[in-house]
Amino acid sequence: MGLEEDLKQSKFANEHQKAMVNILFTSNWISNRNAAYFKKFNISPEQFNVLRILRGSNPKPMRLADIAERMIEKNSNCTRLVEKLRQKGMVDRQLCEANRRQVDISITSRGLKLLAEIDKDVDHWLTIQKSITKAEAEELNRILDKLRQ
Amino acid sequence: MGLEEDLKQSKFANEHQKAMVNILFTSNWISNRNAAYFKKFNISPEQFNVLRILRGSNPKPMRLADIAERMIEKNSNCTRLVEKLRQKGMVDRQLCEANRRQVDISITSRGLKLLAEIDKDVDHWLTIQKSITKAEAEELNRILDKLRQ
DNA sequence: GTATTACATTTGTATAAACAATAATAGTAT
DNA sequence: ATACTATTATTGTTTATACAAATGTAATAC
Repeated sequence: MGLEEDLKQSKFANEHQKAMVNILFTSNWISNRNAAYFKKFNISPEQFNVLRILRGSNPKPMRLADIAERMIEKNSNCTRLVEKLRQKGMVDRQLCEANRRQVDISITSRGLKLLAEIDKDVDHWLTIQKSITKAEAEELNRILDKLRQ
Repeated sequence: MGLEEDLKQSKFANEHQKAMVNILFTSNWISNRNAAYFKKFNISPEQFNVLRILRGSNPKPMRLADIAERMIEKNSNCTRLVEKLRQKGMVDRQLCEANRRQVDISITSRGLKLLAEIDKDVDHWLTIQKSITKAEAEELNRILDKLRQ
């Protein structure tokens, strides 16, 4: 189903405007699906993203600011998001003694276990892989990167 | 600047996962730019979107449900968003006598004037048009539509 | 050493999103 | 007519976003 049907709209001013709306709409579409999927693990999509970021650095901990600049939603409040993950036992907070302004965050074994469980559940991730080819994904990445120049 | 630099990340599991993150990140990037741009007009991006939807139907009014299914963010609360626009004098609410469950919403002359002003301000819209070609916009639209199949 | 500036994180707050529940009206079956 | 169901919109509530302000620490200038 094309964007015109999804938004019950027949016309766009031009391809560029349509592309902009299409990116926003598709992003919302993905977000909603992800949120529904992650609900059973009791985490939000961006919380999942932060866990993946921390796993990438593991066992080296990360500062809040380093996490924040890797997050998809740059405006979201890293302190509070990480605190939510800590309350769930997914991450560990440790005041950095070398520089007492910063806090070291690292993923716990429980957090790693959750990620492993989600990684195994390929059905969810397959949805996008089945719909577009690798070449199309590459082309998509190229155009999106170019758009933000 | 590519996604890896934007997110300070060196590797993605595969092109499909990168594409998913790229869509979400680019959508946020656009949203933030739009929000900053529309701030001087004292409206939000989705409020602007609804005004455009109402202009498309003008002079025929629209029901709330019809507006809602054309909105980009399907979860957002149409009643409250339209009420915000009404408070700003951009739209008109009229109880439908033929079916007293529904409410007819139409854009006011003030709303049309605002849209005309924004339309004239091409500098903002040119940003995306300068970065990618028409052919790339078409390809982007094709791939995104295919992805949501 | 004190003041100033920069840095890293936390806290506060207004607004919006997500989702469920309610209310009001209209249509349908018996 | 009455009960039942569907439709349309509103309201309520919890959580998250956006952004500004404040806190605490470190580095630098004088």
